[in-house]
Amino acid sequence: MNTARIDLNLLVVFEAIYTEGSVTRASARLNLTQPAISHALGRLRTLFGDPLFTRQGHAMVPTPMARSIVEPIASSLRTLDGTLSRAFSFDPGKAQRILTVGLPGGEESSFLPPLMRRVLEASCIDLVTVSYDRAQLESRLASGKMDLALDILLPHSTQVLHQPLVVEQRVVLARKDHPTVGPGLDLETYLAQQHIHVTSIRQGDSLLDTELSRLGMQRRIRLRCQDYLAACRIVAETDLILTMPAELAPECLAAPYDNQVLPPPVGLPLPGMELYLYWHGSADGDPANRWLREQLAQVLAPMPR
DNA sequence: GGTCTTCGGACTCTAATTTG
DNA sequence: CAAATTAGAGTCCGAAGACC
Repeated sequence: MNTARIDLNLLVVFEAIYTEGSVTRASARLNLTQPAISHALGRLRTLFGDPLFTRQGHAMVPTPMARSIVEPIASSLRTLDGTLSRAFSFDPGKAQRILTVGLPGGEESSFLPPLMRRVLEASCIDLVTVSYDRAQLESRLASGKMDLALDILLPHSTQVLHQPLVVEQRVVLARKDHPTVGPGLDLETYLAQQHIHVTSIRQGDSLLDTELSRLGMQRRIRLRCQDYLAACRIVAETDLILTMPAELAPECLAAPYDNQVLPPPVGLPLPGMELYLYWHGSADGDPANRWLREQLAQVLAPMPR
């Protein structure tokens, strides 16, 4: 028997006739006409090579064959019903899913701890964070290689949906006894320093450097690295300085590094670093994806920017 | 390879007929 | 007489062929 050719609705009809003991009552229960059920019964009889039900007065009495198959069929229908119910009513506490969040740079340490606390408390979802090339944002979301992405405003088609989350403020880190950098840091002194740039991307300017270049200025980047904590330690032990989002990796701003945390110099062209959450339109209705979007929005919303 | 049209099979319906 | 079955018509959908 080729199960791919079987109309599974026939099994629903079979179970309804068996339960109701009547073609007419089965039709009422399934919201179909009585002849439609009768025809379905005819196809069931052909399929099983057995009458399945014989009419005895006003009742349809199951044959031994029908009695032998009703329980496994009813059980299978209950299993299918349960599977579909779980698919349509997402319960984060029970759903076994792995969701992948794309991050362009070393941005994990700011929001990942509070996000993970929420995920662990309320769900069975496993998280994976990955870095990615911004040119591949759309293709990776479309292919399902990433479920969500967190990034600055990027060009994208209408297939990709986005939601603004937060606007980042910047601070400048320098070691406490730095020879030239201190309170009242001006733009000229800032540009004269040697800098660390934290990014997961091997090439390409940051938004700040792009903006500086547009205004005919530039800064000397001596180190590109991927980790804010490592950069923070290097700041503490060298004369390099670091410009970073204020609440990204808050441990960078605290002891034991004891670095100076300074406001950016007046005149430094800091483009609005508004962070956006991206996801593909095909995942918009996915309850697990929606749930994680809500958690991310709630985690990032209270951050003082 | 993609789109459009045609054809045939399967399904459901109403109405009529048959059965117990 | 109530319920099941049959007959015929309409509709839907997938397969196949034509066309670009």
